[in-house]
Amino acid sequence: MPTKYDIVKQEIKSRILDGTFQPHQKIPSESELMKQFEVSRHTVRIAIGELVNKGWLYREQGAGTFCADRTHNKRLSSVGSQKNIAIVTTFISDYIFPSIIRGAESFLSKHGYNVSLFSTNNDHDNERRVLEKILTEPFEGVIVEPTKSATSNPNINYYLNIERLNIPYIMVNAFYDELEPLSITINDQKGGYIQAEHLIQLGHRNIVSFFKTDDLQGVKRMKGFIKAHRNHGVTINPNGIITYNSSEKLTKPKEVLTKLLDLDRDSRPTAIVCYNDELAITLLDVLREKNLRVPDDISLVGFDNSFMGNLTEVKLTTITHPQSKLGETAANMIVDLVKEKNGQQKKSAEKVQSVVFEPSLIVRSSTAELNLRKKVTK
Amino acid sequence: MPTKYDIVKQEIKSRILDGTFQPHQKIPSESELMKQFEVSRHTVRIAIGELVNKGWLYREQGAGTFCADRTHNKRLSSVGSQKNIAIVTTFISDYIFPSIIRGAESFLSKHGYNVSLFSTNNDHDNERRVLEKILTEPFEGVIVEPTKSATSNPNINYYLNIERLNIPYIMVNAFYDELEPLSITINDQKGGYIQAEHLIQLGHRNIVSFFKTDDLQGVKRMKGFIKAHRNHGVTINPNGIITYNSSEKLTKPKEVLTKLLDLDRDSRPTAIVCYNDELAITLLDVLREKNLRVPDDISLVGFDNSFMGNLTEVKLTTITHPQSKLGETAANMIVDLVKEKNGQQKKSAEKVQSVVFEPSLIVRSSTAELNLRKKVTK
DNA sequence: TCCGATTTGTTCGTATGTATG
DNA sequence: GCATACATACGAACAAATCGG
Repeated sequence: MPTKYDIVKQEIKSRILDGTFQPHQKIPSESELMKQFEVSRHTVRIAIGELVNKGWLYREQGAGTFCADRTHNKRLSSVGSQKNIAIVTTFISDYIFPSIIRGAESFLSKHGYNVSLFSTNNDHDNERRVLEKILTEPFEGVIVEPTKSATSNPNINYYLNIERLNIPYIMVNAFYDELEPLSITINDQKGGYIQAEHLIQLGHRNIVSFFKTDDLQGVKRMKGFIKAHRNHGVTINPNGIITYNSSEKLTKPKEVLTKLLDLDRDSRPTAIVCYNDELAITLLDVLREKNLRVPDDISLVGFDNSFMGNLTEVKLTTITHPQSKLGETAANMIVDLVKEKNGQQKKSAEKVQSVVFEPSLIVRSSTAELNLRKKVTK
Repeated sequence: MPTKYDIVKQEIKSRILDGTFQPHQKIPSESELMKQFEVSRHTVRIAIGELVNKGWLYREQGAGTFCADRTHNKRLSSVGSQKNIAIVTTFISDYIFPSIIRGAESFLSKHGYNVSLFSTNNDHDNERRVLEKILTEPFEGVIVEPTKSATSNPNINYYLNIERLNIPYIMVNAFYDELEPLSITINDQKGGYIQAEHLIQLGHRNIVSFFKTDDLQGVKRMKGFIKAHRNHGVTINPNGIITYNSSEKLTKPKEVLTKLLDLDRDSRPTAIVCYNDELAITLLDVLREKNLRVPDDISLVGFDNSFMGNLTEVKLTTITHPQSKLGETAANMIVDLVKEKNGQQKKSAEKVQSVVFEPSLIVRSSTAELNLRKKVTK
């Protein structure tokens, strides 16, 4: 003899199979079903519960119970419950990346996902190997920090393949323009603008800037730097913009700065805009060698609000970066996308969309008003 | 906030994973569990129901509820030739851990393995959750940095279960003594010895030391510190050894040092031994506040040769730590063990065995000979 | 084989909490 | 702010299966 909840279950299943309930359509509420089948709420809940467990329905508290979309769930059933998310970053151990990863890992762990880590060392060949690996293994979602995002990418096809396999992915920090992916970035142009504006407002007119331009962040920060000068009617020092790439980051900026500081007092820069705090700390070494005091002799602005900027004797003026918050946001977004793909999410009422964090200035002690006295002292 | 049935569910799952409930063994009856957890039968049934759904238990009406035998299932799902290695560390984003992880990730990627990351935040509850996850998913090998390695570990059973499932694992930085696992460590006692000896040879007699003693590394470094004093016939300042644990690391050492520096000139320490560079940098802040010059007024020795020690205006004297090399060695070892398990062993001539890295001193500019002039100057 | 104690299975009622629209 | 809908939790009763004596 069939049980009451079995009858309810079968009836609901029938209505799904005969098309009465279309995917993502709301089915009658529990109290409605109580009346229809003349059973208790508990019985209805058991019936629905089993159907949810088998993937026929999904529930949303406060909203209702909905028919799941079972069109392409073969992968899911064959793999079982492997909840793997891949995180691809350029670097693993450097700078603010550990914080970003931690934010994502923390969130994903809490939600029962495994986190697999890959790093490209900002190299396209490595990126390709990583993407091949991801395409081969059963990942449910991917968080990518693009490799050399400012240059054209030879691996675009791999990303298109990921899309074709219906694997959700999002890009953080930057993105490949051709793909127009969901992304989580910060407003780098505005950040660069704020850096420059801060120094301009402090009276500096001869500002030298260093931007790493193999990634989009540097290109945009540079754009902001230029715009700030233009908007404030300040002409940019012709040698005021130095660009470098990842492989040169330990050498070129130091060398160039050393040369610039050897110039005579009048043409020597009075302030430095750095692509990030990491570079600022590196350049601080040069300033110490030259016996220049920060900020009395020269001002210095970093970017990213890295913990590094607080370790030194000079606390860096810098621009905010969400760091672990960014990782967490990315994790949250990818989990939503995975749910949506598996038909466990509402329609498109709240469509997942890209996030842009707005940067702001943190003034510490590496910047000061332009000291005109300097010309007098000696 | 966890629900009651979630608590019951987790607890039952834990007892399965830690071996309390063996396959096909009867678990306590519903009414028994009601008493144990002080919840209604309804709640117990929900908890058990979900575990039955996921295949952890099976019920037999009239007989009881039994632990399912997952060994066959596990093998089946892992046949899919997924090469997953789990890395469990205490922290992900702090200090030298990113470097260790990078070293391991780099090697494992090259050899076609996926790397899944877990962090325990040096908390046993988190460690348990991570180990449960690892036991649930198909991992071929595990690299673990033990959580609170100096204290007795409540999760030993999980490690024994990992052994029972024939999953190779190795411990890095420290290990639980009871398990006698394969491990990759550094000779922390010798490191502590070298730290102290260096200062003693520079003439310091009043040395204060700070050790984080919830991990074995701190305990061993402290042991070396004491031994160095004994071997050189130097008596240890009665208040010369300060211990703290992970949760106090940002507060206690700073507070204690501040007090010690307020002592009169004669009883004030002339040198500081730090558990690691991270602490040294923290304490450097205190010294700056007190307007003490390093190394002229006070010497400072760190440990681990972290990049942090090179960022500041005072370059730290410190002890070497292999960092990414350690991660790489661990990765290499786990790959060998996995191969061995899968019978792809080359020769048994080269048996895999534990590695101990020998530390050495790096003298930079944070230590100097005891300055006797101090008493004269004022 | 039957009995009775135990254990899980089904069903109802009630109450309160929390998210959604 | 309010009604609606799902989520969690307690209690009670009876049915059906199992198992030892």
